[in-house]
Amino acid sequence: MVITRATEYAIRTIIYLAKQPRNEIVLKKDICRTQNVTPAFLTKILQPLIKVGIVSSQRGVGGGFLLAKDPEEINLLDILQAEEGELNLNHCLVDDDVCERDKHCSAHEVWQEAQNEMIKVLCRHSIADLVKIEKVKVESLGLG
Amino acid sequence: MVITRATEYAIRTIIYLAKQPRNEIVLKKDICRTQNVTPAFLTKILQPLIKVGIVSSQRGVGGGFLLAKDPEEINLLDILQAEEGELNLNHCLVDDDVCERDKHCSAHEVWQEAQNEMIKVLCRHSIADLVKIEKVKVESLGLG
DNA sequence: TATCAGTGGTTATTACTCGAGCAACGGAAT
DNA sequence: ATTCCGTTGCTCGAGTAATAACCACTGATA
Repeated sequence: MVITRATEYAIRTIIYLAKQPRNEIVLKKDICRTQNVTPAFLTKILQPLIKVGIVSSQRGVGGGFLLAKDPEEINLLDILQAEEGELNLNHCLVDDDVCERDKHCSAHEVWQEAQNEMIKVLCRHSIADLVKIEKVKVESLGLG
Repeated sequence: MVITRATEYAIRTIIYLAKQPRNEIVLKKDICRTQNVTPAFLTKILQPLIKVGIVSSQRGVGGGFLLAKDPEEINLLDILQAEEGELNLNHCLVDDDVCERDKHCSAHEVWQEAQNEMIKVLCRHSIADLVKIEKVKVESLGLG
């Protein structure tokens, strides 16, 4: 299992924020209520997203959270790496010096290739895309 | 980090076995010495491979391990899944009922796509391929 | 301007699970 | 009896998931 709960909640949260009118500040408790996360945990999850500039926050009365970037400019890899750090299939991919077997280990290249393919997919889909897909899904549910 | 040490040692071991003359029985301690694994840990690692029929074993004097399948017929996904169980990027991919959000969760499809791409790569390379690649690597090291 | 309620920010702690490895004993083959 | 592998259970450490206590900022208002 690669994706943690934190990453999953983070993605839900960002999609939720992306659905709000642009520049509208959203309360933490509203995110919690709609996305089924506890406030304490959501606090922890949002901090890395703020650090990398995906979300911005406003303290004090009337404060809350909002997207700091255009949904077109955010992809799933950005969020995953903000929450979990660099994505690495195997420790020998962390950097070229970690594994002294690199020189003759043939599996190394396969891990690298698999990781690259995975990253390509995660980069290909922006949050804006996902919001569109959700709208279509919700509509088709309404019809069915 | 998706790949565990057990999987990595398992792959090393299988490549080692594949390099031996066909049907030659190899002692556990020879595997340990050449692949830098402790006997106790290797014991644990080999059992799942035996269970799924990749490796077979022989007890008693003159016993040991050998490949039960043609190296052409073994790929990295086989080994990985023998050691770690079904590969799943996220818990919502385990089966369609786990995540009650499936119906409207757009990320689900991205995880599925990323996982499929990864699996494709892991299936594409047989142990026989890896052995060939290692030979080439070793030769080029000898020249350098 | 002092203050207070409403907000997010930071840090520490807990419980739990899983990866990694070890060791002791059991069972089969010769 | 000896030489092998097989099974089981254990420990230790790291990482996930979540909680809680306390801190810092903002803005309204007394």
